[in-house]
Formats: sequence, structure tokens, C-alpha cells
Amino acid sequence: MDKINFNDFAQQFEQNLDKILNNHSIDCVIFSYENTELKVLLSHSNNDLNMLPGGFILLDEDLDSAAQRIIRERVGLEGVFLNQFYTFGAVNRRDLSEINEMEMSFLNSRPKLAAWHKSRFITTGYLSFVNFDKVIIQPDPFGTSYKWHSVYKLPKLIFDHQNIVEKAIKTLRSQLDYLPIGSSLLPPKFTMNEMQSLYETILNKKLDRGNFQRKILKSKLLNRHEKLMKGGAHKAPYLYSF
Amino acid sequence: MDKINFNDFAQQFEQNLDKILNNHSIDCVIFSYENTELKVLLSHSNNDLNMLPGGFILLDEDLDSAAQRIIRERVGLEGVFLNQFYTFGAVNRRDLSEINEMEMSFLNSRPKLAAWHKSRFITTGYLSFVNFDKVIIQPDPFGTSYKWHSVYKLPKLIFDHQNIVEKAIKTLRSQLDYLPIGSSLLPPKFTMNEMQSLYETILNKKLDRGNFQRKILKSKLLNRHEKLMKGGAHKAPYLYSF
DNA sequence: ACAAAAGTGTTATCCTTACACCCATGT
DNA sequence: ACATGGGTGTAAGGATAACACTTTTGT
Repeated sequence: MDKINFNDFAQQFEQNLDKILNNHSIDCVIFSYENTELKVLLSHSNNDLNMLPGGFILLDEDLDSAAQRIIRERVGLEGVFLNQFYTFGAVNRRDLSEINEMEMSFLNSRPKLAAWHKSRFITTGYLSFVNFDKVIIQPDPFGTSYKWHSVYKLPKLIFDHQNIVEKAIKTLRSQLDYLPIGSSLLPPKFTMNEMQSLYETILNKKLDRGNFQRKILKSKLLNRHEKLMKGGAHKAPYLYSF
Repeated sequence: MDKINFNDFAQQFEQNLDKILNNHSIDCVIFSYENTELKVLLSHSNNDLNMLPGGFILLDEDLDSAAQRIIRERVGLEGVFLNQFYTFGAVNRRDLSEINEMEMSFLNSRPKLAAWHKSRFITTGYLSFVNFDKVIIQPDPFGTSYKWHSVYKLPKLIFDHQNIVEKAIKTLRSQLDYLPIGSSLLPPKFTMNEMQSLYETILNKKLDRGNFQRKILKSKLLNRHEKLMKGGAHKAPYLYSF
């Protein structure tokens, strides 16, 4: 999507309000892993407001499909892993004063759109895993900038998005053994040490090296490949793939 | 709520459509336990359609509060255990031909309400536990009958409600150790055998008597009381409470 | 005394945890 | 040869599962 005139976009969006579901949104907690850090994609508006990538549901679109589309529109990837983890429906989950801050000029010129934006929204949270190297962040019509943030050093987030991220991380940790963490977040070939670092980052605690290796290998999900000679003065590790 | 004239109710409901959230509903999987059977409350319409008790969300009402209200309106209980387990958002989750069947006369006389009813709904599923003996099923304005059904002998359900129940049971089983099963579903005082039967019913498999007793007592959640002399030719069991 | 069900005990097995040992590699 | 990290080994502790034994009750 090219960057277009803001007012044109607003007008077009307003005209299409009857094609999307009212009062419901989707927020995506998109995880990636780079440089031993677990990261979440956030948008950063001109007014210094940070938020999760999100969007709305078309009338003829499944909830899951809408989440897939939102991910695609944002990071250019098709068919990534998605997991619906919770629906947030408190009346006061969105602080309207933050909306005013978000788009002052906007509200005056387009009252219908403004009213829509200030109406009540229930949002369904999806978490997803994307490979950091495959992501090409797509521009949106507002020229909003999107950036990866370490989950342990998040800036202040708009509305209840902090809460949404925390619930996503909690879900991630509790279902760690059943989610495709490694196959989604690691490069095609990786060492056991890299995989362990990923798990340690997610759980935010150290794991025993020997036990971790045994546990992972026992699951029979990995193929062992040639050794990686990266030139350290030590035994070379095997490379693995899923 | 008294039973009122159907058309009066429809008119009143239609006039209040702007006070409830569009396109979103709640469906409740209300569990109880009686006579060694795990039961779910279903409504039964005149047209032989069975469905989960559900409802809508007021504009100024939290999603969780709406679920609490729906439970209260249905079984007359306040503050029961509630757990949001999934949000169902497929476009075709509701088969409109079943709606036609549901309320034929209705649709002709009130086109606005009919259109609303046939619009798209995303529904959030809540599961809850109620004590069978405390429930007093409340009449609704349609004079719908509500009945308990064993989860293992459910009739055909409307829309995707079968799917919703299955997801609820799956959630129930996977979180068995963290949910207040016993304290919500059993009478105030009960024997270990009764509690074991409850667990066996939920998991749909036999458990070892000795191991079950140790596991439960190890958690230190139960108080042991006097023995129950019910007159069988065998050792009398202790009574327990939470 | 006996049957039936409740309470407790015993044992094998598995999983987890902690840590030790040896191996491969580049300096 | 030696330091460094990688792969594997081992032993203790706890949880689980299967089943045996003992106790209490009414007939």
C-alpha cells in the first residue's frame, strides 16, 4: 500500500465503514527473535503513542482470516503461525483521551469517522511467530513507523495493550511445549545452543544445558546435520533443522 | 422475568437495539453435576431446536459482566465461577436456515429485528460451574424450556454450538487441576468417592482409588469431617469439605 | 465370620534436576 | 598442551501407576 494523502484515506475509510464489523477489532502480538532477544512489533505514531498492530474484520471474513490478513499487510508474510489467546471486553479498556491525542486534526474534519473510532471496541488478541529475517515491514497509509521492541523493554503502550502483551507472553510460556517456537522463530539451521537461548529468553530463566538437549532430542522433531565450524577454540556444535 | 406477550417483547427488544453491542454475542456452557453425570444446560425451543444459553452485551457493560448477568438471568445465581475460553468468529458459524426455522412468524412482522438477528455474530464462549441443587431455572419471556443434558448424550445443537461445547470440555479437561471443580460442583460435604466419580466423569476414564485420594489430600484443600454412616455393609467413608 | 468398600502401604517406573565426565577444536 | 564449549553419563529425588494389605462396617 502506497503512502497516500491522509484525508483521502480517511474519506475512503469512512465510506467503507458499512463493510466492516462494528465494535470489534483484532490486536496482534507478533513475536520474532533476533540477537538473543524476544521481540514484539509495535507501531509508533507521530504523537509518540505506541500500539500493537491491529485492524478490523470484514463482514465476509472469518475472524482467523482477518488476523492472517492483518499480519500479511504488516509484515508481508503469508500463513504464519497464529493463535487466538483472549478476547478483551472491558468497557473502559480504551482511554478516549488517548484517542484525542492520537488524531486531533482528524476528528474535527470527519465527525462520522471520529464517532466510529470513539465507539466501544471489543478486541480479540492473536499471537504469532515470524522469522525475523523474512519480515519486510509494509508501509501503511499513515506512514506510521513499525519497530521491533524487546518484550522486556517495552515503551508505554496505548489503551490496554500492555495488558494484552502480558497475556500473550503468559500464554506463550504456559504452552511453550505445544507451540512451534523453534520452527517459526529460528533460522532453517541452528545450533542447540541457539535454541536453548530462545527458550531461556522466553522463560526468562537459565536452563540446564545437558537436560535441555536430551529433552529436545527425545521429541524426535529435529534432524541433525553437519557440524558448524565457526572457528572458536572449542568443539564444533551440530546444526539442526526441523 | 414474567412470561409476556411475544410481540410485546419483540417490539421492546427492537426499540432497544441501539443499547446493545452489534455483531457480538456470548454463549455460556453451564456445567453442573448430578447423579454421577456431568450436565450442560440447554434451551429447547418450540421448533425442537436446542441451543446454549446466551445473550448480548450492553453498551456500558463489560464482557465478563454480561456473562455473569446472563448466568444470573438463567439460573438465578450470583458470582458463579466463569472462564472465558474462546471466541468463535467464522463467517458461516450460524446457519441462517436454522434461524428461519426458529422464528418464522417473528421475521415477517418485524423486519428490523429480523435483519438484526440474521446479521453476523461473533460469539465469545464462557464456561461456568453451578451447584445443581442451588439452581432455580428462571423463566424467559419466550417461555423457552431449559433442561440439563448429560454432556455425553447431547441432542443435535443449533449453529456451531456443538463445537462450542466440545471446546469447553477440552478446556475443562486440560485445566482440570486449576479449576474449582469440586468446590463448585459438589455439595458442601461429600465423600472422596463422590469426588473421584466427578473427576472420572469429566475425564471419561477410570482413576486409581488410592492414588486419587493421595493426590487430592496432598493439595491440603480439604477438611476432613465425621464419618458418614449410610448403612452399607462396609467401612464408613469420611466426609470432606473445601 | 464374612463381604464390601475405605484407608493406607509398597514397589517399579518414569521424569526431572543437578552435576560430572570426556570429546573436539583453534590457539 | 590447554582452554573452551559441546555431547553424553550418572545418581538423587519426586511424581505416577499398579496393586497389595489392613481396617471398618452391617449382615
